[in-house]
Amino acid sequence: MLRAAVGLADAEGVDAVSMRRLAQELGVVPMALYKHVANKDQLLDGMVDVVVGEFEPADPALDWQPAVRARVLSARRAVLRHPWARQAIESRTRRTPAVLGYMDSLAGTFRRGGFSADLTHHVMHALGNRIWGFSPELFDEPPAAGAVPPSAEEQQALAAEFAARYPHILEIAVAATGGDPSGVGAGCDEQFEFEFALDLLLDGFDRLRAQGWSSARR
Amino acid sequence: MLRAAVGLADAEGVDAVSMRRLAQELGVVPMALYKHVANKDQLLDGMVDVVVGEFEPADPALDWQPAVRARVLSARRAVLRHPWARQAIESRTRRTPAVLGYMDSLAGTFRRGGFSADLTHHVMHALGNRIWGFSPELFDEPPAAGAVPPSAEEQQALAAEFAARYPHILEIAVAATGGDPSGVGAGCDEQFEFEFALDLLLDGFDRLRAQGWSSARR
DNA sequence: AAGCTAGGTGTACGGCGTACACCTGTCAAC
DNA sequence: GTTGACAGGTGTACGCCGTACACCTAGCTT
Repeated sequence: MLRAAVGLADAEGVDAVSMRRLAQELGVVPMALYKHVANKDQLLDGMVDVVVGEFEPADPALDWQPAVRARVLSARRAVLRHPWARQAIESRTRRTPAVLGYMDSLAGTFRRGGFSADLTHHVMHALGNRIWGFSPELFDEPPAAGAVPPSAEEQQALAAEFAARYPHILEIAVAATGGDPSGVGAGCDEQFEFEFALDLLLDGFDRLRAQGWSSARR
Repeated sequence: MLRAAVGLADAEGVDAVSMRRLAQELGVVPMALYKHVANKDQLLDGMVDVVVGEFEPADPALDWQPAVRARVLSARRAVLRHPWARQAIESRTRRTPAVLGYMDSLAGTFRRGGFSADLTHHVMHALGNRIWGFSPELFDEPPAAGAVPPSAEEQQALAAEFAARYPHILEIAVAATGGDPSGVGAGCDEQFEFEFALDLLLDGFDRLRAQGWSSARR
């Protein structure tokens, strides 16, 4: 049943996963599903567990920094395989055993790396959703700005207004393409952004760890 | 209408904001609302705009770091006033003028602070949802773990099992209360976590800026 | 006076989650 | 070998949701 739900979400998005639709997919009447899950929330929980179950286990041979990095990037790969997972994870509020297990193991990596329990707590908060391998897509598509792609002057006027009103966003969008204004619509390299922020955080963590940071002494 | 919607969401949560319910609140028939918004998504967009409109404007006298910090913490205050805003912002995909304006102004602060367009782009990604004043609530409530609060041995057994299975989470939860195991259920100081991560990032940004970081030279 | 338009109305459709009562096949205990 | 528990599938129904579509009305412009 979970397998069917995950497959359906992979194929048609998480919105397509309704009790009725899933039941149909399984050749069964909707209410039959309720013999296996208490409600739809629990179904979503189960689906998230499937994804979390795909995270690769920790490699104990690695130092904490590469270990966390590898773990998080593995999570990212799993979440990218299931595009709906981002939304599903964000909407979940209950922590299932699989989720707790993953968080515990990640916390353990920090602890073994010499982080105090205190600092471990804060750095995991600082990582936030990045421990699930995703970060918010703030400007996924700065609506095709300077591009003037297909047609009329109207489009150009719109672009000009955008440029006048949001000059910095335009600048940024252009920078994201390496200076080629015609490629602005393409969006930016999410993987690069992700690793950039991740490494920035990990470096900051290391600095705090090295100086024996503690919330009490702040 | 937006005012009514925001009020309703403040009072009863964003889930209570349905077209029917909102119409009822306004003493009007549901379909009447569609003369003012194209669909419910646009209503949500408008509600987010109201919140973003409450962000305090930038103080041009400040240096970039305190300026960004103040701006983001102001956003946080607004979002905390409207607890539904977090979820609403996360679910939005269209960028309204108010949202674009805020992002543009924030980007401008970085630019004026000496950040390249390139670096500005990346640091804004790194901030992620924190520019809206919130971060994910990863473990909002590590289910009352070591506490053994009200009653039976069963509870104690559960707690013991939790401790055995998720030792690091327990450790973290205890650390969050400053070492008092009886307060574990209380959750942690979100405001502190937020500022911790924010400052960590801002410091990292400053370091990159100072060393003239560029994605090309990476 | 004529006509446009902004905005409110009423009905209806298809979808959703799920409560509740019911049926059926399997299998253990007697 | 019969009985009874139980896991799991069925059917009907309720109340909610977003919204398409046709209609009405008051007020303003010309």
